Amino acid sequence: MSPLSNTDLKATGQRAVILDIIRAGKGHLDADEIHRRAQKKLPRLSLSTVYRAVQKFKENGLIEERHLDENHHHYELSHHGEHHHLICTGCGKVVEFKLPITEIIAERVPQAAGFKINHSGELSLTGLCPDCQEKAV
Amino acid sequence: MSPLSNTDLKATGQRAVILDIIRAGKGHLDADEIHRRAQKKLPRLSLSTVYRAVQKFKENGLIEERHLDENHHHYELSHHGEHHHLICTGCGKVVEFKLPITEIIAERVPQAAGFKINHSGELSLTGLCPDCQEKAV
DNA sequence: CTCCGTGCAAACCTTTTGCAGCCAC
DNA sequence: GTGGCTGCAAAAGGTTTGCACGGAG
Repeated sequence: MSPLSNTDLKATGQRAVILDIIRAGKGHLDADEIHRRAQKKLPRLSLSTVYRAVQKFKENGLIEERHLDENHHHYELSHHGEHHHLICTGCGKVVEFKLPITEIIAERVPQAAGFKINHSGELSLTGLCPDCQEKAV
Repeated sequence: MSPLSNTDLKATGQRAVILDIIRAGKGHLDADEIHRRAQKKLPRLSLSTVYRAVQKFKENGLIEERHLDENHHHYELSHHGEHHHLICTGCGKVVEFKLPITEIIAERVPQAAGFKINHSGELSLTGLCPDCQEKAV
């Protein structure tokens, strides 16, 4: 059963393709990359359709928007649990990890008392992965 | 002694004003807002000057760039120690807090082993502050 | 049949760049 | 005096919108 049928969105071919690509992309694609890949299957697909589709998907909780770098939006399928990203500035590799950051903050940050943290809060840190550190030497 | 004289940047009136505004803004202003405020003192100041100035300030370590929301860059004076932001989606209030997130990750995230995290890594979480939670009830 | 979804093109918004003149050093 | 800094205008890059057509329900 397609995730689309869980929503009141119309299940068009474009949307199916876009959603498949987001799934296959393991969550680290921006709109332009989604568009580029989708055009292999649907050459006439327009970029605005991608934007409109991901917006609808977001509204319906199918996907989440991330900001892995400062200039693009990235999209990934929603899944449970807080998870975060470590992005290598050398090779662009993205490492996902889980960390109950909300709890940690509640325990250790007095200023946050009473603050109700949005659970889709994301943490994106940049750095150098082991491989790229070696290369840099 | 002006922070500008610690660098090899020329100490122009525009830069002094921009830096003052960033300082006074407690670090949560975007380029457009800096420009708007600066124009009260320097009506002919152009937005590109603001962008060029903050870029120079960044290069010289005077300020840091943040991404409190997805569409703008925000700037704040550099200060030591990792610190992060909790942003209220209700009223826009920003709470700063310290948390040694790099250490926490090193302790608790096996996938991060060997990853050299960029120390200016930032964490920005959104949520509702106590006041706005009350209003929402 | 009715709307929602789509393609296309143009608009939008933030940020960047080219260029000629100006000012700190 | 010289090279960095500025203002202006135009471009760039990502995202959004208006419009008329087309297809899902």
